[in-house]
Amino acid sequence: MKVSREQMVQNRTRILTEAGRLFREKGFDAVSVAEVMKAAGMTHGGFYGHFRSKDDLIAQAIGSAVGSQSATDDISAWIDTYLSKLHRDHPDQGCPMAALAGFMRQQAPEVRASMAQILAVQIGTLSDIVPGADSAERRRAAIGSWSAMVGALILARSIDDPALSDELLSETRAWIDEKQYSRPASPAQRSPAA
Amino acid sequence: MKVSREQMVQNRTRILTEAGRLFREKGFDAVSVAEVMKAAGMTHGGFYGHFRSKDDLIAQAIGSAVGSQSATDDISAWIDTYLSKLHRDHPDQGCPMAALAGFMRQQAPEVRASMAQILAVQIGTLSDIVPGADSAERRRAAIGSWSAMVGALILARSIDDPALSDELLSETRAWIDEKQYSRPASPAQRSPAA
DNA sequence: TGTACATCAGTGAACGCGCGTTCACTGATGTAC
DNA sequence: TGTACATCAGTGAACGCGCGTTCACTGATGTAC
Repeated sequence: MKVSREQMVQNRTRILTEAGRLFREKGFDAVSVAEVMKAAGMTHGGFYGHFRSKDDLIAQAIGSAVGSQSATDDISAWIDTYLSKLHRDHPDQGCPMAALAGFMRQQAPEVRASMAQILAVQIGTLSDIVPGADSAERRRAAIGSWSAMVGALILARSIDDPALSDELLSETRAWIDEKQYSRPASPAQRSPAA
Repeated sequence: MKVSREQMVQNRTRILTEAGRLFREKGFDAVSVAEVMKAAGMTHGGFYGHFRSKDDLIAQAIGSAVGSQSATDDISAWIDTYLSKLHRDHPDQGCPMAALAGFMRQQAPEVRASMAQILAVQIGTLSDIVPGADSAERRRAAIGSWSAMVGALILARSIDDPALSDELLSETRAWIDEKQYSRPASPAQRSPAA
């Protein structure tokens, strides 16, 4: 049955929110259109009134998920949050790039182009808050730090060994801190296994 | 029809080789059992004479692919190779961890445990050849460098922007080099866009 | 403001398709003599 | 060494299943008067 225009906008938003959550949790292939619609409180048939295809949903859900990430200008605190166990254990609410970069190679060109733009913005933002003598050095530090953060989070999520996973997060955080920001790692950040 | 025992061993090896190649190229879900068997020169029905299930194939193919990677003790040259455009553009023959880490979260426990062991070995090996004052510092450098390398390669492969992708590789390489090995980056390693 | 009705967002059955897996069959292998 | 035949690796049709997508239908919305 027909719903109000306001309700339809809310429904569309809920589809995007749930899709962003489920895609980050399971990947694109492992989430069906019907599963997304059920999570949004509807049946699967109405999906194509909102989106042209599943690929269309993927492209829009990534943009929506990126937009929902909070920003900060305290880079040290932000890195701590990014490389936290909480972030590792809740990919469905976390960084879309870390959760989805591994699935990008098989995606449609529009999706890959969207990811490139998001990454470019992310590196640009990081370049502005990272320390460094000149813009080239800051950009290099932004790219290197970001690669290490994304890599550590992806690796920490990919294994079944809690001690090694914790160590990846804490040691990468300490490594970036001491190399990049000349802040010595506190004892609490050293892994017991190291 | 029956084949010789020698031929059967070769067939099994060819299935593992082609599975490792196809999985790294496309991911686990996008490669069917029939596709692997066809690449190995057989039909799909014979698959279950070699493996208990597709999950069993995945676990064994990862181990096989890791085993086929070449080792080195020249860490600087190895990082250059790892973060090269050649490696980025040929994931099907490259590092299984960079190609497959993003797919691990949905895999069976046996597969995730196998990946944890592979990662532990990789970090241990890196710790032995990385410079550093003591073993804790070397292990930290190994974890940080490895996270940055895997992260940069995954991000470089995930986007549709050749200039940004090249920059990710060259700047991460330069960042690791200058931070970790106190080797100033050569002008050729600086991206024109930086 | 109240009423009649055209619109259209959402429903749920149905579609073709490719997947992982099974199984009766085939015919070369390799062993017993 | 030569022959008869049991073994079994590989074949290809078939299975149930879930997928993305379509479509005739429903009934609340919102507009024309």
